[in-house]
Amino acid sequence: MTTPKYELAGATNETCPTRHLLSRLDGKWKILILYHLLNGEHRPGQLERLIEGVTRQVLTQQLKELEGDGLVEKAIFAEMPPRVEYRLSAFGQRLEPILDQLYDVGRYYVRHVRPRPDFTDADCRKLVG
Amino acid sequence: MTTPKYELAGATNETCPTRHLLSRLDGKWKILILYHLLNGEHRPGQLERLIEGVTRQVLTQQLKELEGDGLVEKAIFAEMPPRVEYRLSAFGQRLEPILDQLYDVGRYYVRHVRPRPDFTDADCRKLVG
DNA sequence: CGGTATCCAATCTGATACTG
DNA sequence: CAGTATCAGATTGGATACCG
Repeated sequence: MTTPKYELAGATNETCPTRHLLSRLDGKWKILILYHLLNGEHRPGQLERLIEGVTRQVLTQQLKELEGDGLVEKAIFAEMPPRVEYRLSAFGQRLEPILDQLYDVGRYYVRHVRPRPDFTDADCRKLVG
Repeated sequence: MTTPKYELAGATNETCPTRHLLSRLDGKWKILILYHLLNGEHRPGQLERLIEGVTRQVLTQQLKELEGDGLVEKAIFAEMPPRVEYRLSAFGQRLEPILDQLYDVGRYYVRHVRPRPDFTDADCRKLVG
């Protein structure tokens, strides 16, 4: 520890932007929700069918949290029957490069650091073409 | 949703590299620990003093988890009295760009998306000079 | 179809005291 | 100085049933 790169003198755990942002992504299904919304807007029923294992209650709750935190926007169309759609907010779209980087490093991790054969290329895969 | 960018067909929540990696950072003090170790190796007592609010028990536990997950390495020097040091592993060092990006976007978030005046520039600040 | 209420089990973290 | 054991409180997410 010669020349410190990070000034952490007043760093309390409660006022750390990194932790604060990560806490907004904390939730068992939020990452997967965001990946789906990166593909475009979705209706709740779609997400419930696409995300294997999630219950409606928790899906609703996590969407509401994402909306309240300004990562996701909800649109209600006054049709008959009414229609609901969720999409990424402008800020939510700013998360894409981070999610991509997390995915790349995460894949490296499960391959070379703590190998897990059950992780395949099909998992949360980003289309390259 | 015209041309999907992410192939999520087989995406179960359990085999998502992003979530897997993030789960390794999950822990109330791990981010702050990593920031400190980005500055160089530290002894447990140092970290306990630097990280305001952490108890020795939880600090020990989170360091052990970080070590078991391959993000941090522990060195025990057979001196008298014995000395313990923690430092980032090679993979842990690969997290630096992600932590930087998370910090930048997080700071934007607390400033412009969900403003929080209690977050100041002093928090987890990266030295620019 | 979309959202909610209630109950419950698992997990995480803080407090405290103890070991080497 | 470094690490551990035990207990209690809070939070999280799952199961189920119900409302508009």
